[in-house]
Amino acid sequence: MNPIDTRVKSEYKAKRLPRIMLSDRIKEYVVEAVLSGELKPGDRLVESELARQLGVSQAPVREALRDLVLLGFLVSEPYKGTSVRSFTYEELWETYTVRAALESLAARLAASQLTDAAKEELQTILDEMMEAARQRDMDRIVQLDNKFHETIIKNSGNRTLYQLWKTLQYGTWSIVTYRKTTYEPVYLAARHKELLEALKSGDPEKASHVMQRHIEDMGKPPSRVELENNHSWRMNG
Amino acid sequence: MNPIDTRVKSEYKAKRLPRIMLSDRIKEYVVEAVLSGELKPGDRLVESELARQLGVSQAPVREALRDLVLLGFLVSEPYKGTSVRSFTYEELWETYTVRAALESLAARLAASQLTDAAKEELQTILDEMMEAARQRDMDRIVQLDNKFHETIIKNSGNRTLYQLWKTLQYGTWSIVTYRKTTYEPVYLAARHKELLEALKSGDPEKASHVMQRHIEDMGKPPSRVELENNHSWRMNG
DNA sequence: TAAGATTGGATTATCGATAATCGTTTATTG
DNA sequence: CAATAAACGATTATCGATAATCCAATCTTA
Repeated sequence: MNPIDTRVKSEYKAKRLPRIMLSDRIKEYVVEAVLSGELKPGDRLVESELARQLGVSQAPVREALRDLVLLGFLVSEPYKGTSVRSFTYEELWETYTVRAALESLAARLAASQLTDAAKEELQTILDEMMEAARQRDMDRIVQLDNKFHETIIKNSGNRTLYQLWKTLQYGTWSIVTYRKTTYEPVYLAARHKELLEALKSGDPEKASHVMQRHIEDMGKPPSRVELENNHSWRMNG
Repeated sequence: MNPIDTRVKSEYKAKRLPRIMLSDRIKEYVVEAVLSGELKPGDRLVESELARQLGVSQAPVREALRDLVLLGFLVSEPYKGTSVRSFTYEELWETYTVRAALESLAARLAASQLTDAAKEELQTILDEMMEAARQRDMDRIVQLDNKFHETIIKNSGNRTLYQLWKTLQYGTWSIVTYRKTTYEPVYLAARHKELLEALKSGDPEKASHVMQRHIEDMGKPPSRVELENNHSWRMNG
């Protein structure tokens, strides 16, 4: 909403770090707008309009949008325009299937090399999740859930895997809302406890298997009707 | 090398299809230059220079380079520049690990729903591969190998999986050369035959398992020395 | 002389303006 | 009146030019 403050160096005269490009900040802005619900699936993103709103030129806006298209966050057609991606029911399910494969691989790799520090980190996240569950703070739970999984992937030691996983996450922001309305918070937390124990056991196959089941269960769709009610379904079909 | 011919509409006055953007053509050009060896890992790609060579402005060149960076084909640093990505030994191995996970999932999915047409297509590719092996045409083998795997992924029916797999392929062009020098052509073809039979059996678990082993075996690195000789190793470290 | 400041050339990031294309609306014509 | 063609407004794709940043070389200065 607010124009981006383009003054960067005036504060310190080259703060030595802030090679922050406008396009990156614009990306963040757009992502935030989508995640907050300000922009809905199918909503159009006009380059010149965005540029005007943010007080920048068309170029960095265009770059930001292109990046987000590549990440599966937006969709675009040549000479026509860019809009917020909307997911079909099938695409959501597909994503869960792929995530299950990637994360069970991550669990397999992580199980045999999990440091004490990592175990502790996961335990902390889990504890916080339990607490959030008691307070029925769904936003917090979803956030912690994501952090939990990300921590596991990172501890797989496979950076290519992490990279790929992240792009997949970008492409599935809508699942957040989706899952939020679906599961009991305490149940969610309990499932993660099971997962952590499998990891701690150090048995790669066990960890892999539990993770596989974990993701697929979480992805099991409620009735199509419920999904449709929570989302702008195929608005840009 | 040659300037891109920007005349598009003069030929037919809007040929109804060719919404071909310059940036796409530039992408192809750069990819081709890298695959052909004209550009080597670590080589710098200067926007204005490329623009001049191709007879276009900086904007579409910049977009092309950004896209290829997102695809893992190039690397860039803000305000510094873009260059051809070079892979560490570890990154190559990581890629194989992830590919194994993705493709074994694809095999699992494809096994239970493989159409007769698909079986035939795979068989045809395999036959051609056998023939190419007899003629020791390594370029052709690598090409067919890729086609074989791509066909399987497509027949998994999971478009998200296919999408993700493709970006991974982009990021691993160097493996082509790498593998080419590594395996016996006839052996390669034989391994694919085994794979196809597992798929034809219709047993998802078997197909998945054979695929997993297939990829990991193919990825088993020869001595580090050999790899270093075939590539510009960490030229841009 | 060596550490730090400064300058200059090269390149990227951003800008403002123009050309190309799209979708729709309006005109044409049989 | 229906179907096609022409014109328009909106938006994207591309351009040429400028500002910001990097890097290396030169210049201080203690």
